[in-house]
Amino acid sequence: MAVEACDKQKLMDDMDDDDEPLVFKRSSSAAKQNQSVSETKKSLSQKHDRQLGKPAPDIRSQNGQSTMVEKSKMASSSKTPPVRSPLASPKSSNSSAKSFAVKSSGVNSKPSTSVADESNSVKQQSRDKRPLTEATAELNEESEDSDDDKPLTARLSAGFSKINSNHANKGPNASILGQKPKIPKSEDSDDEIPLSSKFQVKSNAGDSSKKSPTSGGRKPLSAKCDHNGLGSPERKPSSSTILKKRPADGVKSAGESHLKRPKLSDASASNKNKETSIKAELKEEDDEDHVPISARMKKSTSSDKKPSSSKNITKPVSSLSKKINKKSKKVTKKSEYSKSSKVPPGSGEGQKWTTLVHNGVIFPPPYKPHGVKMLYKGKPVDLTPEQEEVATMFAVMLDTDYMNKPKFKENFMDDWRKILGKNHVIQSLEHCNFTPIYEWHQKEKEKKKQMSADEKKALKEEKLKQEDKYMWAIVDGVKEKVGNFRVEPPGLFRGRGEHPKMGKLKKRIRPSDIVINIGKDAPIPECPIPGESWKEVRHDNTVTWLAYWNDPINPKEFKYVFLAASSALKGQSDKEKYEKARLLKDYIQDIRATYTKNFTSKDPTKKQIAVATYLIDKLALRAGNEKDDDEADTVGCCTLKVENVEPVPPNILKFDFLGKDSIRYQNEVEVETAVFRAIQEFRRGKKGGDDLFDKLDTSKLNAHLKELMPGLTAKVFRTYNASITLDDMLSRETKGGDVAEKVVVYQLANKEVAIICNHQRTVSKSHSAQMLRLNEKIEELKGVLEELQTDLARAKKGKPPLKNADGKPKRNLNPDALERKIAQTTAKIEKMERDKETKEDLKTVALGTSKINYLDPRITVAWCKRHEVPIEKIFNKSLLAKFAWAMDVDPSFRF
DNA sequence: GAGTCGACTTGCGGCTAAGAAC
DNA sequence: GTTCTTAGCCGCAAGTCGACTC
Repeated sequence: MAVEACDKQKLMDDMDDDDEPLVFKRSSSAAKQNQSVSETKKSLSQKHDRQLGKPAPDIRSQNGQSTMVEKSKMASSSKTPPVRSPLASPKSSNSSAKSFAVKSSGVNSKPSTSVADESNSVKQQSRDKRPLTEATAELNEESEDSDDDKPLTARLSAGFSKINSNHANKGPNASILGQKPKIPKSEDSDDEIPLSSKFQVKSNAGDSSKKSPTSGGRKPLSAKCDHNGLGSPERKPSSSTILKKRPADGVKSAGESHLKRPKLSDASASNKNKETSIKAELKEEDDEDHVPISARMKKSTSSDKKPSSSKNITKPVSSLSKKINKKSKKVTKKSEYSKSSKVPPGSGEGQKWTTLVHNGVIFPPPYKPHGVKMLYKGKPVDLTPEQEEVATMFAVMLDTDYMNKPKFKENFMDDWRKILGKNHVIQSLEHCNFTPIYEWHQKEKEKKKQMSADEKKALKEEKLKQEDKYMWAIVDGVKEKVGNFRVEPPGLFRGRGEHPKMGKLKKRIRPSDIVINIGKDAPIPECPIPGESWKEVRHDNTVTWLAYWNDPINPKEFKYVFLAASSALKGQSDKEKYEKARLLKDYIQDIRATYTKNFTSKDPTKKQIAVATYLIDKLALRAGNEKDDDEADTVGCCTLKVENVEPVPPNILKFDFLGKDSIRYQNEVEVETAVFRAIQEFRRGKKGGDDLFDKLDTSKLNAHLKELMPGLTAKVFRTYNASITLDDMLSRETKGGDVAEKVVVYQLANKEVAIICNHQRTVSKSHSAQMLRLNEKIEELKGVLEELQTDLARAKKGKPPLKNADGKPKRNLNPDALERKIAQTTAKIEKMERDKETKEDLKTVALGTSKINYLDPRITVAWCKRHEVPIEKIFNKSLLAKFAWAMDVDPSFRF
């Protein structure tokens, strides 16, 4: 049981002393200890399993059995609450054997850096403080056989190939205001290839694979509703505790309303689907249900031939689901497309904490004027500190691409002019020369770089000392790391893509801008700036933020201070996310049958929903919310424009659009004929800029998805497809070998997911130079190889080797030695070729994003345990902390 | 039901320390 | 020992989606 924060001030004092969060390092004995402890205490994860309708295992997980786990040792701070039981992971069903193969030209075989011992420790996350009686509830996890022992069969084969190129938002090199040097941009055309284009979807006649035994007995997510401890009376906040929600911010003026796409009227408000299956019992041998997206892509058109599940997929709602969705059912009755089921989000609703103590936020230091004068029409200009500060913000960006963006400069000048005043000598940006300030800044940077290691260390320690008290919060008696406790410093807004507000001044945030959220009984954080005070102090335990302020660029939006990713609150919500995605596995068959059936629906809304869901499922597209005009012009599935999707007969769809972060998505996909025809129909009579899905928006789509599975939204498909792809690839491709080889398998799977999700990165500036160097080395080694082969031939004839390039005689080696050298050199060349290929292959692929956000960590942990790969080879220290809740997963876990 | 608000999650790029290569 | 390269942390922008209001 956690120690209640009875003496909060003392706890906060203690917080200053500790520099590490509560962690546990488990030794085998500790594991045993955990086990016994956990017999009396229900872990958070178990609770959540139950909330999710999944019984927790009644057999403890085999903690401490794997090498990885044995490494860990239990440790706890004397000043922090005692550790609680580790999380027992549910056993899970295996996905059925699916086949697909990915063509990949290379793999980044480099293992991640190992982490220090302390990084092996994982934070104790189980913080369940509920009564023992509740905790000991019998949990009957359905157990499904693992197919770990089964031979890995080759499954589908998916041919991925590059199509064509380019990154969207990579503008040409900026010309520099103030004659600053430019950073040349890579011209390498291949650099621009979006990941999504790197594979081509081909159709293939159906291979049939077995469907995994689905867990018919698994409770729907909605079961949480009944079990949600948070909603239980003892956890319910008192009326005084749950405070008013944030009032509508008055900042927004009427004039700020933006042109929006007209909302759609509900097309088919009929109730015929009110009984639409939550979980249909169609357990037909449909082969694609658990096939990872990449595998299915290969088979896309084959389903044309298949009866698209002509079964009646409308099933009665399970009683459990009915229980949950009392509220939503009303809505559902009215319309199958209206906002419906409000699935209780495990952590999304209700009380999040009982006690919360923290020290507020830390502000950036006040501006220190440097006095370096910029030039206007060639003459030095005097600026006030405030004016100079903004000029400096611009000057330090002279070597960025923003200098190529007129909008950036225009917005900057508009805001700077307000500070300069009407009559200031500076009237036009054109005549400004910021070079002196830029150079001063470069020198400062250089000075910092040149500091000795000791000086740097001292500086770091000083900073840490100042920040330490802000780094921690105590949530329900448990010390947790705070994520972003630093208030954003003033600067120029760096919007991505062609953001209409780029270059605008982000003003300095003051205490009077900040709303603090803290426990009712906790001491209110002292305002760190003398003479100033917080805007407001709240005690809202239904939210997880510790502080927020209005975004100075979009005052109607907010910047929040949250707990770090390693916190229990975040971990809990992470786990729920993955559990929801796992649940989709049980529904996916019916969902796919439903949308396939509706491809030809006469109801246009239904038809659009079907096609959109298909694209989201098949291509892992984002939902695509409406956007205001003062945001970058990017789209997702529901907001695709006619010009973004080009049908190429007989059944290819060419996608080309800017997605999140203005990252270009380019892909050519072979789709089912019915989808192809539907897209042609949706385009008919429309202009390029018109909405492809004119009868659809995200709320309508999500409302429909919720009718198919409780809590299902568009984004769940991304998580599901990413995780199931990883699980499947790891299971199929891991065939032994040493740790390094297994890590390569993991990276390959990770890369596949990154491609599916279109996670791109900018090609490093030195990429071409690196490639050039590698090529040179390879050529050099090839020359050496040739010489060695000549020498060998001569040696075999008893002749001495030829002289080397310098004309000097070489060592006279015997044929055996020469053969060994040849083998070594050949291996070296091969390795370099592989490295080169990998480097080229991954130059635009970002592996980290999917690992952090989309891949259920339990897949990774279980795989590591099964194959004796140290988890540190896959997860760095941060990920180990973030995924602490997943560390005790059973080795047989499958997504 | 549409529009907006609010609370989160997701995502990329910059900076920097650590490690590899020379 | 120095330079180069990269992993990882951090900042903050940009999404998603449920709740609320009118």
